Amino acid sequence: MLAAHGFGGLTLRAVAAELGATTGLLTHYFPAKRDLVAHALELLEQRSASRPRPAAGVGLSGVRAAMLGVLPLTAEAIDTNRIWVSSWDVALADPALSGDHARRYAQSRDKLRDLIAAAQQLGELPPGDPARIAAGAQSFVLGLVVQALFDPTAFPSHRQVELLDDYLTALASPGQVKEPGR
Amino acid sequence: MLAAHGFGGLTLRAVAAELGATTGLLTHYFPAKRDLVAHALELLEQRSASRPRPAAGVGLSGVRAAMLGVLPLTAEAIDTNRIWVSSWDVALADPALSGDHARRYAQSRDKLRDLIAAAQQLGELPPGDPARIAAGAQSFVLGLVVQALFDPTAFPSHRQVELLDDYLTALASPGQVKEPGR
DNA sequence: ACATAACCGTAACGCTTGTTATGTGAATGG
DNA sequence: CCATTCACATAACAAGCGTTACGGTTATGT
Repeated sequence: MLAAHGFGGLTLRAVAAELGATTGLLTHYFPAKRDLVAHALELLEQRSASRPRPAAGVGLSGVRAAMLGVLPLTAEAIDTNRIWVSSWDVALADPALSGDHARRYAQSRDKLRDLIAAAQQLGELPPGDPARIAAGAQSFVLGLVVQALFDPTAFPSHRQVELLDDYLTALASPGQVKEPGR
Repeated sequence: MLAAHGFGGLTLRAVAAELGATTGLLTHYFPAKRDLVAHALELLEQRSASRPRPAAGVGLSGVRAAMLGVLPLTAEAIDTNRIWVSSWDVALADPALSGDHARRYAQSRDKLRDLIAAAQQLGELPPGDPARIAAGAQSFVLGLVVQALFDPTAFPSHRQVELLDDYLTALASPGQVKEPGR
């Protein structure tokens, strides 16, 4: 329901109806709607975190698995990502929620950074600041999610995987480390 | 005002007040709110398109300029991107608006594709399907926008440019063209 | 067992929303 | 020069919103 109507069309009554309760229950646990939204995001976060990781592995394949785990490749992942993208509207309008999101993505980058560092030690990725590489990789995945959600025809599952592998291939090939021409 | 409250907090009266008119004017020109929103997005699109391009240039620097033009590097670009990201919520909930977005991003990819193809002919980029490379590049930029909006501290202007140059450097270095190990 | 608090449904409140109806002055055109 | 349409303000409308008040039930502690 959140996946279909987004956070913009979220009402207390709709939430209450969906879980077979009333607005009285909601206001009892959440003083205001903002708190309900914040809770929904936390819930979504931990649901995303406990997604069935597709055999993580180590090294570059671990990085690949982590990035694959984000993409909207399944119906469930599509719903989750729709809710996630939808939340950016309400989050941008509320500094507190915005800060939560910043923290979440920073944490996600850190996990990716560790995986990248591990891949570097295995020699599967060229040297370079792993945090910086992680920031780039997460940008890529996030943007791919957005495009895939809006244009599922142009970005079917195999295309998304294809593009991800393109990216990883480019990452793995050692480019010159120094400043490119401006 | 849209930049601050997003599309979720958009009301006819607020729009009317902002341009010194009343709801009567709005309903006269737009049968329903959906049409007002659609018009706002078209307006934003052509405003983004006619942004002062920073000396486009040809080849790889043209690609770089096009991608730089999207990033939230200035206060104005931050506002524009906030509105843009905010629109994703209402767009995902409305198939018609969703289709408009898909078309917009497809068009943007096409422009990028042409620039990339030109860079390839100059030998500044290795061969490979330019449309595919463009899809990857736009994913990267889009995701970088999102992260920069939520965490401006971690993604100041110079960091964004840095990351973009990292990406372009990786693009420019010829990786093996064939399938990477899965 | 009894007082107290937690739990939660019911219903109302005030407000804002998108939309519609109506009025009025300006423009238009035959 | 008058009839008609256009452009827009004003105002009202019903619906839906988040929030609050209150009542009854259930649990909890003493």
